[in-house]
This record gives sequence, structure tokens and C-alpha cells, in this order.
Amino acid sequence: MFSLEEVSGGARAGVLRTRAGEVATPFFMPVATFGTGKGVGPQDYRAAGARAVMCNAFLLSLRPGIEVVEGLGGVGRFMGFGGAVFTDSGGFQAGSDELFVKASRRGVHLRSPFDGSVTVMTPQRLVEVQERLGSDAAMVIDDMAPADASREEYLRSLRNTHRWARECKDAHGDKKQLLFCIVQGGYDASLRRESAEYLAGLDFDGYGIGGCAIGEPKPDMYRAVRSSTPFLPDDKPRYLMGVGSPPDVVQAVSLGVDCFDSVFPTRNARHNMVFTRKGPYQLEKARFARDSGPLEEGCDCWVCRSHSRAYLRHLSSVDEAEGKRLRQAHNLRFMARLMEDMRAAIKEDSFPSFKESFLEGWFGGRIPKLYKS
RNA sequence: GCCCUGGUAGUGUAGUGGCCUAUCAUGAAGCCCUGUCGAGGCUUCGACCCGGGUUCAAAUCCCGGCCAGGGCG
Repeated sequence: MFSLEEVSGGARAGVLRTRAGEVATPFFMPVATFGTGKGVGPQDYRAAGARAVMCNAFLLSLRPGIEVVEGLGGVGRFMGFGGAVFTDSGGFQAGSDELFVKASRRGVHLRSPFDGSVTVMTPQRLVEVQERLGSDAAMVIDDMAPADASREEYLRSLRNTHRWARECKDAHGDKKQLLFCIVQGGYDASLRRESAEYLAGLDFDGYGIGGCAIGEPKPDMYRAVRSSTPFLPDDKPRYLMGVGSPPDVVQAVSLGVDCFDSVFPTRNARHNMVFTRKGPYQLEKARFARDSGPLEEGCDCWVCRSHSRAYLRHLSSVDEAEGKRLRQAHNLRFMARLMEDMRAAIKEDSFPSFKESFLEGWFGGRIPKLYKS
């Protein structure tokens, strides 16, 4: 399922084999909650070079419904996306006032945004939903305590997370579908280690690291990552869920993480933030009104090859949907290219210098201490 | 030449004697967004056409000027 090829300065390059094809690691997944993004979709993901995307199992099970997706050959064929499709539980518990009702011993109680009805997503139910949706990689259900939870709450959520992970594993019958578990434990190094070691013993196809990028201070996030990855099996992919800011992705790769998903690049693109190797900038600024250059010098994306900043900034200022699509297409290509470049650097064992030069470019020479080790 | 309207941030406006150190939108500058993708959120900058008068108090009332639009010659 996963082959580790090279390691350089803690960063890993490998190949994840799914029934939808191989995905080279490290990789970044655009989020396609309902089988698409907002103003970007499967075609754009493919054009950007993304080989995997993340959908929401709970929401897809409500619309168009499990039977519909199943009848059309699974979520990947339903979407017409050539790459691998991951599905998340849909819980993202503490983060969603819309969907999340509560967590109980049985599972996570989720509310339909369509009719308000509440269903209990148990481990067995979630596994069935994802198997029938036909995603290429499924996630277990986990209990994520809020960023400011007490140690007691973390302990309780960890018991649920571990029990549910085991039950998901037991219920999972589709051996062609990968199954990832999720490490929790808050920001306490010992709890994270405990969670990672426990789950490592259950032998999943991949290991998610959850509870990060939910509003906690960055040092906490990196403590959580640093105290998780060392205790996970080397021959399985590690997936830092929800992380997607370029420097965070680079830093996490240096800590041994292999994959990511996040709305960060696309949401920020919609909000006019353009990623470049020299750092992000706000496209709507007047200084770009007559700028004939591309969004990013040297970028190989179709947007940069076809359009000027002046045109893109114009689309921002008139608030056109087309502008959102183009900005997102660029940021998605930026992420894919970043992953490709990291992989190449790992393969030639020059990752540390790649990381340093990337961070120097991104932060304009003033790299925050947080990223230096 | 005469008459009528109207002149408030760059732009469009609210305000018709004190609640105006003046409203809202837009603009400009800056910040934010990380497993539920809010076509989002936040901060700051920026104006009463000019001159006189009335009044305790004027963006607001009066007079003159200038400018703009309309009408009559």
C-alpha cells in the first residue's frame, strides 16, 4: 500500500498505492466536501496536478445519498476525478456548530444541514457509508476535543477515539479501500505518544494526526506533531489533517508527515490571497492595476501562462466568479508544485536546504523561530 | 443677462439649528482565514465650495462670490 523511498532531514518521499492509482508522497489534497470545491472542481484539481482529494462522507451520504453514489460506480467515478478520493468522517466535531451535536460513547451525533435531522455516526455506520461511497481511502471516526479542553476531556476523547478506531478496523471489510486512523491527545506530548503507540499497534493503512490547526497556538500544534510521528510505523503514511498553509506543510514534511488536506489555499484564493515562493500577497491592491506580469513569476500553471496580474486584479475588483476560479487554480498548482519540489529535494537528499530556502523566500528572510528546527 | 435648483471623504450619499470630534456604500492602506471551503471577518485613512452675517450654538438659517445642472432670453 505504501512504499517509503527516501528520507532526507526527516522528510520522507514514497508512493501510496490506492485502487485509483499511485500517489507520490508528500502530497496535498484539495478539499472537495461535496465532490467539488467552491468554484473549482475535479478538472481544476487534475489540471493543478493534484492526485488526491478529500470529500466529506457524512455530507455525501445525505446528498446525493449513498445509493446514488454507489449506483454510479463510487465517488471517484461519480465526480469524474481521475485520482484518489479520500473521505473524512464528516465529524470534525468541535469545529462545526452546524453539523456537530455531541459525542457520546456510541459515536458522534451529527445534524443534517438539509433537514435538521440528527443521526448517530457510529464506527460501524461510518465504515459502511465509506465502503458504499467507494472512496479509495477512508478515515475512522474520532473524538476531537476542542483546542482549549481540559486534560480530563482529552483523556475521555482519547478513550473514544481509540475504541472507535478499533471498531472501525474490525468493521472494515473492503480490503481494496485503505483505512486511516486518527491520532489524538491534544497538545500534551505524553498523551500524543500514547495515542500514536496504541494506534500503531492496530496496523492501519495510514495514520492521521488530528486535532491540529483548529485555533491552538502553533507551538502546541508542532508539539502534537513532534510527539506523534516518531511513534508511528515508518512504513505507513502519516497524514496531518487540516493543515495547508505552505510553511506549515513544509515544516510538517520535515517532521515526517506525508500528506495533507486543507481549505487554506482555496479559501484564501477566494479571499484574494495569492501564493508565491516569495510569500503571499493580496491581489486586489491598486499597485497591480497595470501589472502585466503573471500572478507568480516562474509558475507553470495555466493561469500564469495566460493572464496578467492586471487582468486578475481587475476580476478581483469587480468580484467575478471567474477570478475566484483562476486564483484557486493558481494556489492549487502552487501547492502541487511545492509538494513535487519537496519530493524531488528529498530524493536527491537536499531537503534541509530546500526547506531553508523556501522559508526564506516565503518569510522574506525573517524565518520565525518556530520553523527553524 | 435673468430665473430655478444643487454644491458633504477620490466617487456616490445621510444629515434641514444643539444627539455631527458628521452616516452608509465604495475606494485606498494593512491584518486575518489551516479535518464543517461563508462569493468571508477586522482595523485604519479620508469630507461639510469660499467669504461675511444671525445665534449661546451653523453642514443646517441669511447675504455675496465661485462652480455645476436645468429653464427663459
